[in-house]
Amino acid sequence: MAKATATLVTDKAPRTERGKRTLQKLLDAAAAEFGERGYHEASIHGITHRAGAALGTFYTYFDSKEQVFRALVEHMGRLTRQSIADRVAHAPDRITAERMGIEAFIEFARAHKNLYRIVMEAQFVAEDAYRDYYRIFASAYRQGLTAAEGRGEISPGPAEERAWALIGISVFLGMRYGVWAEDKTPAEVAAAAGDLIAHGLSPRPARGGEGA
Amino acid sequence: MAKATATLVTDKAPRTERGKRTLQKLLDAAAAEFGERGYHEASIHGITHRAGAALGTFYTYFDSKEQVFRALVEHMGRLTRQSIADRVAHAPDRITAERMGIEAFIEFARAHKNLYRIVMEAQFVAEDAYRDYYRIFASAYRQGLTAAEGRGEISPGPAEERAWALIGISVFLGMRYGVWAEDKTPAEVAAAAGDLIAHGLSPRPARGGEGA
DNA sequence: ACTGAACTTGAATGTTGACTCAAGTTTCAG
DNA sequence: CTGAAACTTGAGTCAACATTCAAGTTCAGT
Repeated sequence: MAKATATLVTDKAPRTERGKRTLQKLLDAAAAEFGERGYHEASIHGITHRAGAALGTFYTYFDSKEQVFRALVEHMGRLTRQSIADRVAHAPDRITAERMGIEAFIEFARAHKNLYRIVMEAQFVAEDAYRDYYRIFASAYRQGLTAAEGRGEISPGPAEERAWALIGISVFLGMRYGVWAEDKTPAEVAAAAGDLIAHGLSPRPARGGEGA
Repeated sequence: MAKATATLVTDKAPRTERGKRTLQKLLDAAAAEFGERGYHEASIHGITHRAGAALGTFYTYFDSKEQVFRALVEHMGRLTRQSIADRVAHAPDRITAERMGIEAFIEFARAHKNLYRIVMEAQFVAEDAYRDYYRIFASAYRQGLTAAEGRGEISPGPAEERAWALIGISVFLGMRYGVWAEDKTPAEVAAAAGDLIAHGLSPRPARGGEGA
């Protein structure tokens, strides 16, 4: 819990410089292998090969294939939250924060397609890790919404359902415009979604002149 | 394309009553096996065992494990679309249709957790089938939004991005309140989401009396 | 009844890949 | 320098299936 790469709890932690380097190479290799080939297509041989290590070395640092995978899911969770939080930190208000968050999320998905895929696939490989990932996300979101409601920045409403709905928007836009195709800029997509989140679909009363 | 269960194109179609029954038992068994154990944990033996058939019988009706899986994904696509479309058909306007669609989606997810999971997992087993599933959904959604915009039922805006965002909302609410836990009624969740979709998060001007 | 097509059966085949381990090499504290 | 702990190596073990197939059984039309 204290150390850098974390999640490697007990007896498998490296004790020498060489060991640390090898472990890091294996983690990077695992992220690439899982990201490119998916959990089941990925092989330990593939990981150690990418890392330039022998097959057996893998088991010096990990208990099993599933364990590295879980470690990577948690790692990515931290990374994503951090990345979004940083981008949203200076938002002037919650509505703006929503738009910025979506933009950041799409950009993050583009820049880390591998890790994005790993998280998605966790749903079927390590479901508890997957649920935790989104539960933590939803919990933070809920707090943000509640605080914003207190400040009068958003209309009152159920924070829980809103949080899950908003996460769904980000995830799907991230998938469609981040991972699948880059036919629109993140800013463009975020602007459209931001408007939807701010005002909804209801027709807005015409501004300015025309009375009727 | 014409027959009932479809997707079983050429030479594997059953020719007798007994054959039809066996095929149907295998399809049901496959849906259960894949739904409960996931694609990779599922085994052909598991499927034929559930169906009360011998191992080899599977290959009388299917070419491979992946092929049944794809057949099921497409089957579920049709089922989902149908189910939502039926429910939304009589909606008085688009905004109401959105709320009803979400409610229908959550209920559908609850009633068909297995099939829901199969579609999700398709992302990693048969990605093209998965993308098609959502592309068809998005395409229909886009048309619905454009038509509603023409009728003045919703504010003008980019139908494409809106469609994906709205699908994301349904999918995530379906996952959270349909599959993961049933701690809120579909109607309740749909009401909350419907309000978000209708009016967004922006604070609404106070109604009635207080002037300032 | 009869017969060929349709269907069923389950043992056998072949492959794949996670994980082990005994033998070697490198590191680093003392 | 030294030796024990840390680390590396890769051939070997083992179990788990997907898929095949030859032999048997049932069906449906005549």
